[in-house]
Amino acid sequence: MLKIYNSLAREKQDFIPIIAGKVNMYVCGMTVYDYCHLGHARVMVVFDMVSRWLRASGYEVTYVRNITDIDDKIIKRALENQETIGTLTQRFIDAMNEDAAKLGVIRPNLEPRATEFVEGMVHMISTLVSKGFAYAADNGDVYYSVKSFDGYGKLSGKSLEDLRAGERVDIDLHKRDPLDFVLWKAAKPDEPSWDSPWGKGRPGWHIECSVMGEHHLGNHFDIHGGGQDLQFPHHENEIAQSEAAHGCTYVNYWMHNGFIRVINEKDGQDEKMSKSLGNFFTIRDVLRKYEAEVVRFFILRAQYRSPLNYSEHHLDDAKQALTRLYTTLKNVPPAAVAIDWSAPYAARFKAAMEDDFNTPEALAVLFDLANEANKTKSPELAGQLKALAAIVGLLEHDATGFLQGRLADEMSDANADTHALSPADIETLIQARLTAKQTKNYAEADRIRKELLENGIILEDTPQGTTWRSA
RNA sequence: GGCGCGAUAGCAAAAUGGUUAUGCACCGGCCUGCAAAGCCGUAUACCCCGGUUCGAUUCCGGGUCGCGCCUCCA
Repeated sequence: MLKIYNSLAREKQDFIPIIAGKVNMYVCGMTVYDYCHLGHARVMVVFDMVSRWLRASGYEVTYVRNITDIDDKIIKRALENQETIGTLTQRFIDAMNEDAAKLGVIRPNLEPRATEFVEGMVHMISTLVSKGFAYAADNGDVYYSVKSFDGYGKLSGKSLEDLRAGERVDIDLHKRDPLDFVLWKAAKPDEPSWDSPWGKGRPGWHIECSVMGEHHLGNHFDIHGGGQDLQFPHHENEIAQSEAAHGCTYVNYWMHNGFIRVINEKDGQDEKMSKSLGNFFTIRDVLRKYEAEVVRFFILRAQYRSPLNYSEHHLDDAKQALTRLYTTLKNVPPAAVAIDWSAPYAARFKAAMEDDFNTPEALAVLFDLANEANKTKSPELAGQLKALAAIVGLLEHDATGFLQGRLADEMSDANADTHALSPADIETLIQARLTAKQTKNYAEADRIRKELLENGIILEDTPQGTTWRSA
């Protein structure tokens, strides 16, 4: 039985879908005005892993991940760049899809864009106004009245009094309550706008997810995910909007992934990677130096709710670990096997995944399996390793290709082959060394091996001949 | 100020009321012409103080430190 840590209940709960055998899942995606950073990579990889596991468990999954293609920052950036909002957002949507593909992220079933659902948003806002949960202010904005919704604060564990006591609530004369949030923003001159009963304007941020979720998954669905920073206010506001509009529970299980953190140069302490702190690394930055699967492995080796510290040292470490797994697949060619969930390793893997997606534990099972496969030289066990890893989107590449660093096109943004030596050059040197070895000219053989090592090539002599890999 | 999360060996990271996590790094051995890879083995932990218990890293209380949310953020 799958258990999921539900942010709403603050505990792990048995996962029971609304419709047997079917899972409807919505994840808050990106606001597309810049390249995705590692934090975005974590959301994409984590929920990709979740959807893969649900499917492997036999569920029919509808996975929706939205794209926010209209908001203040997008408008500002387009203006700065002197380009249209449409070209700006399309450019970064394309970039996001490229990054995601390299990370082994399967496309969600649906990727709705906010601008395609403005009509639905106007409709939901009208419903909220007519039910008394929202009001139009005299400046043309429409606000949600938080105190009209009894459950406000249930997701984030905050009470209205606590929030009012907070130091950072800004005063807005148009709001009846400082905590009220905007559903509809009156258009300023030269801003993109849509018609509405309240005049020309554009939607607030929170309403888009309520509407797109409803449109694709219904008024009540199973799982809603996103980064921890969205728990409040974004997800809290979504609940307020949707439950007030529909009069029923919005989402059963709320999942929030932890942050990527980086060391702050000033004080040496870890802090959240974020756009506002300006301390982020884009996925592209990282892929110039590391294969995407290393990044995926790095993300999955931590439990999704834990903070994850980013550093090159940690990625180097992840690369070594992944190399061990691929080395096993190289040394023990895997047989094509179907997973038998009652087999010992598969059963342990499954138990780990069912415990709130405990990927560190699941990966530990893969290493135990690799050890056993190395020991027994069993293609069957190597096949199990490959099959289980594939469920979390790992070890899906050619082992030799990975080990030789020849997956540049599909795995990284590095400029093709970084080796000074071509595979043909390497092969020639390997043959020269072999000849030297046969004449017991070990000094020459070792010289050649050293020359290769200086070019980042490590040799491995096996009973089947000499193979090489990238250092 | 309010609310919440965390502290595990050199690094990273899980589980667990008593029995090897796992990976990287390290040390010894096997294998190898020597290496590499692989295998075998050793070593290194559970923030501090109390409590519960036959027994706590694991449960409870307090403390210290770190992190996050309360404002746009994955």
